[in-house]
Amino acid sequence: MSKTDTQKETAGVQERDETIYAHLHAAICDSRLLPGTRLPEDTLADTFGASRTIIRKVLQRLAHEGLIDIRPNRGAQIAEPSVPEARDIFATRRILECGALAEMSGKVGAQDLIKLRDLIAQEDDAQHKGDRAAAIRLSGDFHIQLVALAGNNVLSQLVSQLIARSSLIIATYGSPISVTCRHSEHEKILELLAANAFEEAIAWMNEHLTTIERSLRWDQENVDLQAVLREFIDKSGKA
Amino acid sequence: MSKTDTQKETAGVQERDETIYAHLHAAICDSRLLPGTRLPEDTLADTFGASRTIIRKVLQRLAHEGLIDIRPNRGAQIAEPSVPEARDIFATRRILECGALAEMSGKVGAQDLIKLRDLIAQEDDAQHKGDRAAAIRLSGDFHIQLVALAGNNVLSQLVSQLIARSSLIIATYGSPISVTCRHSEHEKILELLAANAFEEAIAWMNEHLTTIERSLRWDQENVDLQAVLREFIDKSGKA
DNA sequence: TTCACTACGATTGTATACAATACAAAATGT
DNA sequence: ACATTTTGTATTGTATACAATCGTAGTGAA
Repeated sequence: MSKTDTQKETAGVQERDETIYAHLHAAICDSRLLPGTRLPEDTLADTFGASRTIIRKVLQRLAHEGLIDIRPNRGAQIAEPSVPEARDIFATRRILECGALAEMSGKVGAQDLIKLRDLIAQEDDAQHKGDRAAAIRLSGDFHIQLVALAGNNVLSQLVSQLIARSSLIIATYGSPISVTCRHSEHEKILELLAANAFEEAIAWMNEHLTTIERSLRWDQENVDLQAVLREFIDKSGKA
Repeated sequence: MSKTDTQKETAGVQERDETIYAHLHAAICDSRLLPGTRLPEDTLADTFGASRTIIRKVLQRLAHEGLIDIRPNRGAQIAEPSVPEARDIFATRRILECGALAEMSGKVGAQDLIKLRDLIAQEDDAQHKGDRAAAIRLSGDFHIQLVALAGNNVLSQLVSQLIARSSLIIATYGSPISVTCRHSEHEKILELLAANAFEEAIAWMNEHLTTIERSLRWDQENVDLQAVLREFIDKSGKA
């Protein structure tokens, strides 16, 4: 994050990478690019008016963050998290986000609470307007901003990446309705935080993340079947 | 080294990146490349007999893992973790490694314990032989293998990266003697794990990581002064 | 001497050309 | 008609050439 800022300040030319990265990242997190979508370098280069060199750098970065898969000589595509991987990501989120809450004692100011309440309001608004993509994004933002209160940049960075991957999981395994966090749960956590009830906030956060995980439908045969079908279609040939 | 040639034949040329990455990664973790060391692309390209394109890819990856810093138009150098960053890394390690222990219930087999005991023995051996680099590496390996028992790949990956960065912290702020984990503490944790005493193991792990952190000398003026001076020079140079 | 400025050398940033590979379709033989 | 080989096309992998930039040494004047 600090790197981004310094690059922005000093070198203006370098900004091209960052812009392309931001666009792709946003498109992935908003589920405008769905898991499995192929990302040919030439296409991206033409689209963004850059050379493959730049595109390649951006793709490597996305790959390292687990948002896309790059297979040798076969190019990049939006990552399709496996079920075990998805479970691991949520388990790690539970550990990190609860750990963050545990270190927030005495660090939460009134200003912070206002900002978080605003985010919840926006999320609520998006939900009412039926803007699913915005709701998911704002829900993620809430988690990110919440963790940021711990004042640990390393931790914040990791959580941000896991949340981005979570949106891929939701896109893959989420049922079309109500896969996003219930804003009421966010409100509850925030309320407990405001009351300095950290132990209870942690318990709620744990429950909250478990709720999200359980709302996904990886028990159904459907998903696995689809994945298998996709592979079959790729092999047998489809224009 | 001989591996490079044989691998080139079998599994495609792609392995070359991996080899170069592995070499640099190992050199950094073993403190053969100290923080602040510059890494000119041409030099690396000549050294490894590859083109700058390959080197660049490897450097980007190392940068993303926080092991090196790449400043626009100024090249790469081994990262010099700041004091706050170092604290954040250890705090995050505490959260993750303790979280890993908490999820190990029922997953630890006899085989696993044997492997860990072996690692401790090796570490002990290296310590007695005065091989500081090996001791640090084996100590890290112990933590990595321990966390791996949780069976969470995402978590293992994150911890591995943080441990690599920890070796940079030790190289920067560690006193020349006894900065590595006391093997006795590793033994204690392993013992508690074998006895299924997870709560106590977690407490010991917490204490253990705190001990390491406290054994560093970021109280001394020396280190901070250097960092401040470097920052000042950078700023006045840019503006 | 000190400061400002210019010019140079070294290094990184980017685009592009070419080689290697994978995938798919056509062609060949049975 | 089927299986196997061959050929073609699209895409990625790598090297290299050239442009942009930084740091510094060197020049000259106050």
